[in-house]
Amino acid sequence: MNVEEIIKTRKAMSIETRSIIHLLLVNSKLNDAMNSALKPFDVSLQQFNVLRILRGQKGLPANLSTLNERMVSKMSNTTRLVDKLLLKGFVNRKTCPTNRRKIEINITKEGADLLKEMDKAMELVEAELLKNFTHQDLEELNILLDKF
Amino acid sequence: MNVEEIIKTRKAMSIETRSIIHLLLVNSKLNDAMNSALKPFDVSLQQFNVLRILRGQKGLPANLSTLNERMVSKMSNTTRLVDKLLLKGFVNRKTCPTNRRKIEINITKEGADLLKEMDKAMELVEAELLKNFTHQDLEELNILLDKF
DNA sequence: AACATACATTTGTATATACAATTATTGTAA
DNA sequence: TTACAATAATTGTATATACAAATGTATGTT
Repeated sequence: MNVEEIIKTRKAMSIETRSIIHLLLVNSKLNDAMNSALKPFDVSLQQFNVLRILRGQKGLPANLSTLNERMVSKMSNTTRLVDKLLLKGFVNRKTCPTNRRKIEINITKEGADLLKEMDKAMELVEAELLKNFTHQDLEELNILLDKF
Repeated sequence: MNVEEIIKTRKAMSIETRSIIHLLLVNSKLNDAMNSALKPFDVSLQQFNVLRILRGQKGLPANLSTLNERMVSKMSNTTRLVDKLLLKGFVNRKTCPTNRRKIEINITKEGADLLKEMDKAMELVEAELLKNFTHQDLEELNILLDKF
């Protein structure tokens, strides 16, 4: 991936600006690839993320604030995100018996089963995206990204 | 930035998955910071990007396909993106005299002036975002990102 | 010239997201 | 007990984006 070639500029830019643009370009590529991989399952990257969080709960229900807190990309409206998963039958939702302000969200069997399939698809995308990286490269990348 | 802490997981994940999530988290942070910096100017990151491309044309008009081609994050509807800039008076648009299928888009004086202000704001955000990075770090980061 | 095809942009429609305002519930202090 | 503040989720509204279809224009072929 050559930054200058992709954004078609001949102008020199600072290493700082170049780094930021580089990261934005990479992210654009990641998002496209992952959304494509999830398209056959009719879920967005955000919805996939929610399903993974729910699985991580190992049966314990999650409420909306917990979901929001753990999401990779926070968003303002988790209610409607869960609505979509509910429509598809991937989660269920009921009000918490001890605190009726809260709602309890669980992943369904169908959701969990499909999530396993999604995982496989995502592993393939990851491998493809990272095909030029050695293990050592990835270690270094993670160390650098920690500086953010 | 500690990935496991942010997404609140105790489960071990592969270095591949961790790298991807790490990048998504960083991107989320970049987007938030940059959009906040642009908020006072009432432009989105995408709109800012278009303005920068137009300035890069140095007076030469750009058409929609050119804009789309050079944008960091491609999007399907550049027409309406330009509509917004037009409404704000930051660009003007007229049909190309030699090929009426095309339209010619230029940045206005107001747009260019405001863009200079945005640049300053963006430099500040960049510096803040990258404050933990040495020059050497950034060089390494760019080399690694080239592998995508 | 007539037609088909390719090109460049626009429009329609559905969904996604951001942000603010609202509703409902709970906890707590006077 | 009432009043008030804090919490959790939902709803309304505006804008953003994806995708497909439509429009208008140019080009090539016979």
